Amino acid sequence: MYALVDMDAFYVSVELQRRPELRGRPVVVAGSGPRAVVTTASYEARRFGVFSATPAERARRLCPDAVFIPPDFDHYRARSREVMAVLRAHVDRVEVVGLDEAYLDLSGLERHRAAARRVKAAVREATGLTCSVGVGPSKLVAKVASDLEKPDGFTELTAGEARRRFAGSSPAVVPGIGPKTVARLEDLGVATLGALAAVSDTRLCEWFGPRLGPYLGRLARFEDTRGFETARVAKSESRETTFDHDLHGLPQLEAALRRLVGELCTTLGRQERRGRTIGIKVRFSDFATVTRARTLDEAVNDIGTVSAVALDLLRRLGPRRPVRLLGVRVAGLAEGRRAAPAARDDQLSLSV
DNA sequence: TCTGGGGTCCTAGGACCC
DNA sequence: TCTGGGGTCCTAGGACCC
Repeated sequence: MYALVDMDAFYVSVELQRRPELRGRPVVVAGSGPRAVVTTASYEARRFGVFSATPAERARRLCPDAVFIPPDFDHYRARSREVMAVLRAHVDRVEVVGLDEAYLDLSGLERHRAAARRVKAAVREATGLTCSVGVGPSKLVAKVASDLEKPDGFTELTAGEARRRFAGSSPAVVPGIGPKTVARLEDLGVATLGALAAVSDTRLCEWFGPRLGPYLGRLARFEDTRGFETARVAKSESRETTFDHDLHGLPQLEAALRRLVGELCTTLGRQERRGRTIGIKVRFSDFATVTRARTLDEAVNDIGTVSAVALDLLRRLGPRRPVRLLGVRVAGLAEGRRAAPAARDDQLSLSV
């Protein structure tokens, strides 16, 4: 039995603790530049149609009275650690999914439902923050259950209940079925999860291939055999920026790339992490995105090497159009570290 | 409505080796 | 002279998640 703990409007809730006078008002955490997007919106702001990833400019138009707060990720990370510490104090096995989300493995516990309730109360007690909790026989069911009664919700579902409950819903309610897949399904005449669950594997294979097809069918039936991973080792780390105004020409781009490399290597150096693959990412004004990468014989993290490779990749790419985003990435980080071959937990595959 | 930043995994094709 | 199959590593792009 598993639970998913999802903090309610996490960044906004954390900000409201620092500025309680804003409670009850529409509050939006968003950057300030012309291309910023909303990171989190309070439930009051959501009523105006402002959600995560809404362009900040548009959010201002939709909700002129909203209070806009610039994100403070260092603070959110610190508060997140508090939350996760509470979870770990109650449950042995915790899988952290993001700053505001974690799965709990309730297997060892008798009366798992009561246990999950206690954890929810403890989070509020210790941090003053509310969360929504879903409980179910798999991570997938726990996750969709947690979405059912936000905010401050608590929902337990069996797989069968989930199937009946969501049979008429868009396949998009299932994490793993994104906008592209939803659109393809619609074109194929499959508009609901119930309909998807009823499509034969043969047909799904024809439509989506031998792996993705059956996988979608399993998702629609809420069959999920994913394992549980309590410790993750990052495999790559990157820095990227979208410019307030598009950049033109190599000199400008090189300067920006050097800055990004500097930031990235500083972080990697501090943590003594190295990677063999160095990559860049370039997004043009029309949003077309290209990546280039090169793998070296040895893992590196020094500014000299990483800049040399990144700049060479950039020059060879020789972007001739206006560039809106530039990024740099070091991958293959986990390799040298003998990260215990953690119970390999096949994402898409699983247990056939 | 012109679309952030930081990640993960999958796929397809080519190189290379046995 | 041509044919071959399997395995691994790498690159690039795409879909998705928080």
